[in-house]
Amino acid sequence: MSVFVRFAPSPTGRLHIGNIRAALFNFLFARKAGGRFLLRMDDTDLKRSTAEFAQGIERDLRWLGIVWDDYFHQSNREARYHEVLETLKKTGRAYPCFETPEELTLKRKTQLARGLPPVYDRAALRLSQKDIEDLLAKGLKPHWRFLLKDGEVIWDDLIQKKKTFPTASLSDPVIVREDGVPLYTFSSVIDDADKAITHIIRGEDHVTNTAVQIQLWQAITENPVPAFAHYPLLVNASGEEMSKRLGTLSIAGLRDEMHIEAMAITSMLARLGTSDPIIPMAEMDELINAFDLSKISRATPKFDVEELKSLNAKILHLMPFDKVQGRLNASITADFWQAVRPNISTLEDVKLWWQVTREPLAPRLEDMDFCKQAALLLPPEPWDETTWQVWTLAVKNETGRKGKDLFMPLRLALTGMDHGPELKALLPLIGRSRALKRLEGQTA
RNA sequence: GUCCCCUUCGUCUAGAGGCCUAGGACAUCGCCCUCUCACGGCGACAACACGGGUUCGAAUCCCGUAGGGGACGCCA
Repeated sequence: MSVFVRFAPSPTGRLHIGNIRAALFNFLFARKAGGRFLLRMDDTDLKRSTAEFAQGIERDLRWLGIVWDDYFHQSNREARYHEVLETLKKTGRAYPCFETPEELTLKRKTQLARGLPPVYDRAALRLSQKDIEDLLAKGLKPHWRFLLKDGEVIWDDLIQKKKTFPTASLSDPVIVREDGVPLYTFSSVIDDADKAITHIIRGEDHVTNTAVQIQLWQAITENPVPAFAHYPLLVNASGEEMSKRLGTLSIAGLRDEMHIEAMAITSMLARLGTSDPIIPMAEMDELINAFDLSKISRATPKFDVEELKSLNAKILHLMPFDKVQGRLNASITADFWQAVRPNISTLEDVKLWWQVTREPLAPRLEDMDFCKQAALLLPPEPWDETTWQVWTLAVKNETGRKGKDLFMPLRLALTGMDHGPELKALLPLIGRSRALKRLEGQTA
């Protein structure tokens, strides 16, 4: 059977470092296996879901190079979920409950206080048909729970190996809310079953869900349950959990505010916590080819945004001009890119060097007499890559200076900074008239 | 409180009883290259959480302790 995986975000926010990993792992897994990748919007909760968030998620995925073969919104499938609920009612696997959220919270607190696991006590199961009719007659609306079978749920996890889960420690899950909205566990399994999803790769926060969902799956269809893989969640560099928030680490934020390259994010997230080294990758294909669930460790990896920045710089240092040309100022040439590339950490830094060569700048004159002397020796145009050497040789002969004493005052005067790309490359880009003025201390 | 997962250099990891005086990558440091910074090349530093067992022999197996992450929702 051909591989079919899914990524099912809830459009109640933007994608971030934590949940994009689920998308990436599933995408890489599907591509490696020659299978398909489904994007499903889990938007049954219409109060919290918005079209804007859905569009934002799509945009972030495309930007990262994650493309889908199939797509749908759960909100279009309400009828199907209720159809399945009816089936489960008939088979006795779904039962109505009437406790209020407050009652349930109280029950849990009491259990916890007595050192017991906060598992639903199935009180609703003891309601007689007449009890139920009376409650309904009073105008109460039930929510529906799925009746778990006693025993152990067993599956062979692709990352955690053999898992055994006793259902005794699990509550019968609520599958449909009092207001008729189907809950995640329920709609998700129905969709996975209807679509014949073959592999579910998700964070280990879903392990208990898996135990429940396997039983649900078996109650809904005869088809074999999918294979499961649960990877460890990320923590941040100081060791605190971060999977479910950290707004600054949204994909949009990394892209629009921190100017991180898409391939830096995918290179890092595909490899962090695996036995493959985290190295700059230019193409998604490289990540696809090396991807293997068995390389994912079971320990929680630490995510450090500083590492992401440094990986971003490396990716830029290796990037050929034709790959970035479209994203740069149209006047920027291959020569300019080549000169500046090793000195940038984000693409945004290119602007800085563009300004240094093409826009007025206040020079730093720490040795005015020397600079003026050097200015007189500037060769006539046209200038090229050899001009720097010709000029500095002349300055050296005239003043007797050499090494840093010779070069640093010139760099400061010409660029206003003590570091940057080679002046050999920068000087022709600055041009003679501007260089002359800067050496004389004028803003030019 | 109960249940699940984890614990090897600063970080990500290799390691499934002798191949380990523990290997690699990134970071750090040093040298080389070099007008500077960066890039690149070469090299160095650096770890089996702790305590018991099993065994001729344990990073590897067992038990315990400590620590970290996760789950226990009419969220996803």
